[in-house]
Amino acid sequence: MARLKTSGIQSRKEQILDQAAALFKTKGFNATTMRHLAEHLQMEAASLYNHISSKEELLRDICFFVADQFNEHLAQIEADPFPPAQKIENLLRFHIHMLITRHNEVYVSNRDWKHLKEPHLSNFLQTRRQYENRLAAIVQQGIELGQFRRVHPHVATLAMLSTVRSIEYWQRSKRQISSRQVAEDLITLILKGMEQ
Amino acid sequence: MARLKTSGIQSRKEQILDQAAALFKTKGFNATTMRHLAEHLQMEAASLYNHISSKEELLRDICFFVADQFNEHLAQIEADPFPPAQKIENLLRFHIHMLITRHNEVYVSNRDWKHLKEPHLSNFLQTRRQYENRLAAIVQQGIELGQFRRVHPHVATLAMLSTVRSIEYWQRSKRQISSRQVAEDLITLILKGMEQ
DNA sequence: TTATTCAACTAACAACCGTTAGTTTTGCAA
DNA sequence: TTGCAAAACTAACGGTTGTTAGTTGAATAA
Repeated sequence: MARLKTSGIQSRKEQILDQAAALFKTKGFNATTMRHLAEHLQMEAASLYNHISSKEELLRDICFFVADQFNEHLAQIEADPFPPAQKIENLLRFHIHMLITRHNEVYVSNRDWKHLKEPHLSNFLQTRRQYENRLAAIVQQGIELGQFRRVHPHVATLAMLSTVRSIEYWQRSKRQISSRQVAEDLITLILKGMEQ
Repeated sequence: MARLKTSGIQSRKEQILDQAAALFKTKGFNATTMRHLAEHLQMEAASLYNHISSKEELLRDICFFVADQFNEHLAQIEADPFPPAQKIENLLRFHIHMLITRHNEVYVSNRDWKHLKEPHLSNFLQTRRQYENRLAAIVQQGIELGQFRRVHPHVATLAMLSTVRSIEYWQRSKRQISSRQVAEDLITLILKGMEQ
């Protein structure tokens, strides 16, 4: 399973994946046609199949690339000896970093995962559920230590993830404010909301 | 333009709109076919066109029904003499109420508005931008009165709207917690994050 | 040189799409 | 009972979809 590289020379498949992510984001998975994708790569639709096996494979690669990135980073955070609040902040910063640097992929992964086919769909959902549970466990820890407000850990978890996603809507609006400032404001709002 | 009713006997068109909202939500606008929609209503696809003029009209009715509801309620809040924090809380409660009682419509409106055709697309976007600006003005007021933290009003606005949307993800899970408790926790997290 | 692989091409298929035209059924008002 | 309009039906059209088959030229390895 090819991975999306961030640097170096791109293989043809990586170019296709990049362009697919961009088109899926702006038009949606179903509304993006193989002919349209091919046109953007200056080739014929049929030629795409020399590099990929199906349209869904493109979506699958995008979704699981994003999922893998988040999972790897969470594992690293869990291994750290920091207090819950610092773990959460670290994680939020990584989410924001991903939303900015791999904007297309994260956006598509968040919205179009429904179009994955089995067994990949169940796989994806299970992975995400696990991710949310592990995050909620950190929140729970913070509550037990008296550092976080007494709210339902899963509510707080989904609320945090939802909040950082507001960057998606921000990207499209006028840039009179730096993405760094947006990030700092978001983290402030979330952490102050959490802290006891 | 027919409105979506919440009570009483439904006209055939209202039944169609309800079913369309449900299917759009679970499968997405493009992935929902007229034949599939008709099947759920126990009729033929062509028969739908005795009640509607196009597939897009269904999406349009859903999106603008939601937009109108929010706009009407915001106008009412603006006319009230309450302090900003109370206005915000009132508004959050209405968003949550809509997300619970008109779940399908709000979900579809949030995700599938991109598939509206001109001039309705521009119309929808302008309406939403205005809504966000009016909400940001209330936040700005709270900051100037020293009641809210000094963050960018638009960041705070989009963050709040994003946070209440986490209810969408909540609905699909099978956790044993009342929607009322979820609502209270969300409002706490948001307001405590905002308050100075 | 020759053989092989890679990646592009053209052409087309079978399925499905939203929608239209024309017809038949149904239920109510007269 | 008759007349009429609403709302269902059947059949089909033109277009688009993802994908396959078979071919061709260029690059690479022997």
